[in-house]
Amino acid sequence: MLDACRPVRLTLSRIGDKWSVLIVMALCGGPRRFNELKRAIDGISQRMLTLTLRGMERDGLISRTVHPTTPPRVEYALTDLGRTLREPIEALGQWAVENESRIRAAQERFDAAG
Amino acid sequence: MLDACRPVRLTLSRIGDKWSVLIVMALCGGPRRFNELKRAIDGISQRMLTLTLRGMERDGLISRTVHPTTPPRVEYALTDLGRTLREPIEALGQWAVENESRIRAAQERFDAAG
DNA sequence: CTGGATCCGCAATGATACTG
DNA sequence: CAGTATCATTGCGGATCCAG
Repeated sequence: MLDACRPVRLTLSRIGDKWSVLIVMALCGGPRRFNELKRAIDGISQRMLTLTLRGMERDGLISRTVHPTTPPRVEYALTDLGRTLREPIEALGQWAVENESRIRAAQERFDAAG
Repeated sequence: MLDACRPVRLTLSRIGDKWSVLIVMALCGGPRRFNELKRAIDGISQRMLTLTLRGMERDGLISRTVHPTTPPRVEYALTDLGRTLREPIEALGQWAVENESRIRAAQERFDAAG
């Protein structure tokens, strides 16, 4: 079990950032263009979208295909590897949904205790 | 599925930091004292251990019990809620182990392509 | 032993302007 | 449209000193 320490840390350093998971979610429905992603992911800056997409492309999680038209059309999509990430991510999401209220309750108790 | 966006982000902001997962791992075997944790988790500073433990205690993931002896003895342990986190974390760990080589290969391909 | 308090550096993120 | 480049800002994390 402690064998999982290092890989978990590596994975978290990949998808634990502020935007990667949201990008995975946004791409679940199929390929999306750059500005489609920008609009879909509320609050992300152009810069961070570019950087995060690059990193995920480097890790083989997403693919980037350029259609040489004018104006340029660039589509991002989950790779097979990227799609497999959905499962553990959704496990985490399910945990979060199931325990959201308990966490909030714990926080309020803690804050009240001072 | 997109319902999971917000909770996943919240969860990641909790356990996506540099040390939380390692603390969960370290506490899997039972309660640990402050300095036991410090020794078990290589590279963590006193400050970050304190801060991370506080945050996790606030979220109800771990408990902190003080034995009023001299010298003081403080034990940290996973709560029931904290133990349930192990499952999705291990799912992530398993994904990481299974796909580590594919990720490295993708990175090398990407870097080679320049 | 178990922290709290303080200072500091660096990396991550954001805002803005510019380009093919 | 899809970026790149630059600057400003913020917060995380480390180092150090101090205390019950």
